[in-house]
Amino acid sequence: MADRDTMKMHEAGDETELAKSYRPGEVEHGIFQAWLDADVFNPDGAGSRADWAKQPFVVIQPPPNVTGSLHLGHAQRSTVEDLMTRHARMQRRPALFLPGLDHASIAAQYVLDKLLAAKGETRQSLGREKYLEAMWEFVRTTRETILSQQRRVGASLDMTRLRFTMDEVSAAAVREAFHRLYDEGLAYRTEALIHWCPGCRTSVSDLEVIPKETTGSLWTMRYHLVDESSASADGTGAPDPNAWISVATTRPETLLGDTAVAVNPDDPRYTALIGRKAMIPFVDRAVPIIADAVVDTAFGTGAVKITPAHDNDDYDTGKRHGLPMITVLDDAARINENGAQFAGLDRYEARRQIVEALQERGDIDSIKPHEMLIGRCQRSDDVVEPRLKTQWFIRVAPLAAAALEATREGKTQILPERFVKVWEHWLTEMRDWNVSRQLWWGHRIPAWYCPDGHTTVTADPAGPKSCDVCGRPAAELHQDDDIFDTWFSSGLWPFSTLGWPEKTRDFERFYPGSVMETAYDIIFFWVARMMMLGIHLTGQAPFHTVYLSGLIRDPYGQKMSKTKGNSVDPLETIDEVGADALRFALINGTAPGNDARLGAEKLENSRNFANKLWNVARFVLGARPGSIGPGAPRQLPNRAAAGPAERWILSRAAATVTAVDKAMAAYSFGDVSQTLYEAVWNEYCDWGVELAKIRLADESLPQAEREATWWTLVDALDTYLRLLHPIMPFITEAIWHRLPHTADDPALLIVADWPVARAEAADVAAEAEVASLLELVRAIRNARAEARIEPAAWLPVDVFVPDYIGATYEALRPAIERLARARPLRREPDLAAVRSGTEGGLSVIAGEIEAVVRPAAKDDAQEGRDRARLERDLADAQAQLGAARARLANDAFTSKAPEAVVAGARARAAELEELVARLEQLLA
RNA sequence: GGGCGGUUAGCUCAGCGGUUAGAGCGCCUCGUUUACACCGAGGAUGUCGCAGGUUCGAAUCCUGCACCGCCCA
Repeated sequence: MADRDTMKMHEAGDETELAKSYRPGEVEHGIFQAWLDADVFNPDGAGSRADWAKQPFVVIQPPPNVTGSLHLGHAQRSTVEDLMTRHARMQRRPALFLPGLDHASIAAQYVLDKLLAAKGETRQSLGREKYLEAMWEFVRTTRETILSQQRRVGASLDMTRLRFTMDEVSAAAVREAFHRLYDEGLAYRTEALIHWCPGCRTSVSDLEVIPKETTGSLWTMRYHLVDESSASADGTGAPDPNAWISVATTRPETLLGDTAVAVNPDDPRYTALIGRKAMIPFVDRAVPIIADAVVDTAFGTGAVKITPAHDNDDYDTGKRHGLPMITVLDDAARINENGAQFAGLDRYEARRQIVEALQERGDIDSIKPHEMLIGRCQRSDDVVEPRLKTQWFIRVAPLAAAALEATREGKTQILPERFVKVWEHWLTEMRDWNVSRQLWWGHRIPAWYCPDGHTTVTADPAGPKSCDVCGRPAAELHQDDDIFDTWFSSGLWPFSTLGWPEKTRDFERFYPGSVMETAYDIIFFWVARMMMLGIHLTGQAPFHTVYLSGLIRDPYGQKMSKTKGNSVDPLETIDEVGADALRFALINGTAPGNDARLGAEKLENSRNFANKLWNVARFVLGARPGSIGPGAPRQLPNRAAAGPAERWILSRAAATVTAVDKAMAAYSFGDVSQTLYEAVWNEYCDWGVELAKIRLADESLPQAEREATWWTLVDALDTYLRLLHPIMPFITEAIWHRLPHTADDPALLIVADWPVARAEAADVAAEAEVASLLELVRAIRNARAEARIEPAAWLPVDVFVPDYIGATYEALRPAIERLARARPLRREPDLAAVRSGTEGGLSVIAGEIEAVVRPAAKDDAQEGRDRARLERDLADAQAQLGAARARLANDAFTSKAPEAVVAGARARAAELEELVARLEQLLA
């Protein structure tokens, strides 16, 4: 365990004298180093205080892209994940926050290709081997960037368990998973229509195709009918120059691959043509005119060309009608050898020339602008082409069904709940998952093919020894050139990181994990795949909770992006306001799944809160009574010597513990931060410390009482620091380190015990009595301010306090005197005397307590303002009384509402009646 | 086209069946009392998008509508 002195070495300045304002830059690094030195991030580490009898808490971090850099979204997610982990760690649960990096095939290649292009190289010019070497080199530098950024935000990641999706451990999991899926028939290879990005030269998944609104053209062109009289036996024949069918298309170049024209069977315009043949221009192919109900009679001419190899709908139509599928585009989206004279042309050049040629023939009826959705590659923004390819697919239906069952049975809960609907819809509709990618950076598919076309799949890293089917030796087999979709290895992440398929100790202890936290925009990419593969391969859902965070937006609600230039760099922000303020700003005022705006204001507010905390600690530490030695071990406040103020402080702290626990349990982290903000600032600082100050400075008090007051401040501060630690780890650690400790306390707050609300600390009576006296202070201040009395002036105050609050009043008397600037402050035992002596004074009513403030000379202006205040109070009270009476006059209310509510309304009405009467009397 | 979310103080957002709807920022008035001006005291500001409904009681639940945003097709 770290010695307390470890940290001092890293801190600037004298350790007893705190800087006047919190300077995060001076403490953060040293504190993080102290945590590392103490080895507390690793649940098995030397500094761990984990109780292994407790349920471990495991968060496997969704690995950031290795070639990227940390943005605010990462910072926000790291903060949420880290705060949950820190909370669990303080509860002495074995807490594991496992870091990782994702190789992100397509994104990484995209970045590297750009770098290579600057040097005049391409991936093809380098070749696979050299290219991968370059990638490993590149990744070695970028991964360090990401990892150091994680440290800056204070993420308590266990770096001893750091994983990379391209590690051998992960590779073994990929091979094993695929092998099993193949054996079970859930992985299969077939030729099917896939999304092809000509820029990236690979297939991409359904989700990586982004539909974008585009204004294109709708061409209506003529396909001449085959002249039946000239038709030969095989159905071919010459086109009839006088008979044609007009079809509308947004992609004229695909006509080269047309194998039918389709019309709606119920469309009377075309009934006669069904079964006849049309001639495809240029390629001179006679194709059937078929009837299919999917044809929309309202679109274009009601007749559509069918290109099964290059269109999703046409593919289905082609399957239904057994049409040939002719591929006319190559990998670069140029027309291939099936494109007659257009072979070799780029798709758009081919489109231009085809349209031109058709116009020359007089076969273009019209060209109209057309609004449509065009699918573009998420990565390169190229227009994606549907294309036939032989690829590996995962049969998702059974996997998706199991994932659905897990959420329906509550084995895994999704938060916030509203995403369940999206989740279910998506899993229900999911198509088989194309996992082949024509890329190099990734896990190569462990499938080998022999010259006879047999397939051998193995998990052996050395590959197969021979063909599974015909026994040909390995030398004659060829491994599939493709790699897996990155999300295939990501889907294994919750368990591959723990060593699966080996039955490792970590896997046994930490699987399934606890919470998967991620932004809602990648629920499908991540969560669905992890759930499907996790349940199938391990038999257990990989986590019990899916926590979906909202997105961080700029102050105007725009998504942050580097290209827009509105992104906030988390590291710059940390330099400016500190990691704790950033973390607090990212948590406060947010709700799960809701987007949040982050701007300078919010950051400033959070920074101010950190400074407030720092300063109150500075005060508490500096206010230690001389009778307590500087190194004195921590004592619990002596209850016998504690007054009502102390009881109030401790009771409020206990209430805060309860409230924070409740919010934590509900994953309402925004409530956690808000609760603590208010407790620390509005209760502890504004009142608790102010009350304590008076007692600490009061030499007439017995030493034991002053000590009790100080220990009370320490006790509550200690509680608040513990509660705040998960959200603001650095500053709380820095302060806590300077507080007195008990012998049981560890050296570092990060492993200190989470507070338990002490039942004996809750003191309802003290809370209520102190609260009513604080209300008196507030009311006196208000009356003075409203009358525009100089704030510094001490004014005589006569106060009536009911007997039952008397003892508390006497105890707080010096504090009330000072806080209300009331001198002399006289307690008048007779209420009537206070009421009758209001002449020339300001009347103050605080519940059952009444007081008269006596300004030296109350002039007419003051008199007027004071009346105005009382009149406003009266109007308020009357309005409320009216509402309360109306409510009680309603029989339905008194008979149907719960008794407690009715009783409360009665009590309230009575109170208001008295208040109104009193105010009326004062104004009379 | 289907789904989801939002619409609450000038701004950004909490609240999601029970007294008088809250916070931060901003605004107004005051103030440097030895933790903090990254501060303190006090104040003003709301037909809780619109229209119906359920209920003793609705910002909160239901229905419809409008506008904004997102997701899916």
